[in-house]
Amino acid sequence: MSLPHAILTALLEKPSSGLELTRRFDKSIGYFWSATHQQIYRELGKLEADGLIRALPAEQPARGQKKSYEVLPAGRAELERWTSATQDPKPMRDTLLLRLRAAAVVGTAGIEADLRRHLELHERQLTEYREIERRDFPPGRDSPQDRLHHLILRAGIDLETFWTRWLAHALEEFAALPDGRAADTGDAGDAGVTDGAASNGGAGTTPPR
Amino acid sequence: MSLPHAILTALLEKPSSGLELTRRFDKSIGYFWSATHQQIYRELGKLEADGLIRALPAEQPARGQKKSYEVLPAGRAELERWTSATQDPKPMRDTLLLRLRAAAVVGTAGIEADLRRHLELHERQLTEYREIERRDFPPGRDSPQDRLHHLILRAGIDLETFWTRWLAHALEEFAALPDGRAADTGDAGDAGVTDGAASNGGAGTTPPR
DNA sequence: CCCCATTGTGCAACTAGTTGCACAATGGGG
DNA sequence: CCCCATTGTGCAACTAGTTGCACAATGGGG
Repeated sequence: MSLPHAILTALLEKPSSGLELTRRFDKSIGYFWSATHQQIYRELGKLEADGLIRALPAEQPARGQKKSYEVLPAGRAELERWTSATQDPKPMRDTLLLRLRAAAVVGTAGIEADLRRHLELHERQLTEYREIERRDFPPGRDSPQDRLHHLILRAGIDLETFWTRWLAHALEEFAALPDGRAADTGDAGDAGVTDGAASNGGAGTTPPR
Repeated sequence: MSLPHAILTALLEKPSSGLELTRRFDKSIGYFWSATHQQIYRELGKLEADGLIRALPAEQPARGQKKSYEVLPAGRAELERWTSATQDPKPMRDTLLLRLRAAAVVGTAGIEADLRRHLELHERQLTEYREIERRDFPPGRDSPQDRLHHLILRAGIDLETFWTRWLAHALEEFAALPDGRAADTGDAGDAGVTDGAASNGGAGTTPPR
């Protein structure tokens, strides 16, 4: 859906080979649009076939390529079109929140460790973003590009800040819970299977019909 | 990947038919795990075939069903397993941030209107969440389920708060930009914004034929 | 009473993303 | 100098999610 446009952007910023793109995706654009090298190679092929990019002329004969690509005018036009077109936000999908919801009915045993792990991952990411900010956006730099790139980085920083705070809060909440077991899973055989309904009683984000 | 588990959770909370699930996904679980009715029906079929859920015995003969499903012990066990298993966070993919990055190289003309629209959508969502919070979580409710559900809702509220703030800030930034055009300011010596992006100073912008 | 808009269930084809390889070129260590 | 670990490019099969229908049942308005 958007991978071709991510690639066009990256190539406009700097013509690159598949591998270079892969590296740059790992470092930068990939922070908000991840892609594997296989996806990138496949997409480069399509973009070339569609006449949006072309291989830079190089003098190696064939195999073991290191082919570099650059964007053609048609590619830039397509990127411009796509960037300014109205697009609806994709509906959200978050596994962790879903698991928490499941834990509310099935018990919180076991999930806490993973919450803690996620907290650490987000802290690490946050640190990395802050490092980038310190390095690439010292006060004073404020060309339009700088401002936009900084704005994007700020989104990353703020999102990671949100997650670290929220996860920390969640863990506190867990500590205050009766014990490892959040749900009253009054495991009464087949009755237990449907107990969530009874104990729901208007609680949660599921309003009673 | 997680849709079956979302369905198991929903069915544990309350046995339902495909349509009821669809409705509930629109209102509640779908806030963080959206699914279409087609996905839900397909998945219900699989879950039943796998013996994780079963159709509640009902007395209609066949067609025009309104079949309701409930979770079997095997389904509950699977949900428990999944909930407590370690899982890596999915790499992020955000179109809006990607488009902004594209705008930094291709020009910001046209994107501002959509930013404004997104701001409105997020404000609306935020209002909705706050409404739910007011309605379903009055002070005093604090069974373990309530606390967990509230925690999840809080994540939604805080995320929407982040987006509305960030988008508002982005729009301010845009207002301060030279004009509709962020790119083409020809600052060729601009090294290493996050990945050396701006250093090409327009190379590839107008490729030689 | 019958028509047709609405509600509910579902299949099929497609698109996007992931996983698991395959294999060529390169280059430093034995 | 040659072997094999590493780097770089790529195909194929699979999984998850989306889009576009199809069609049965229901129920209120003419």
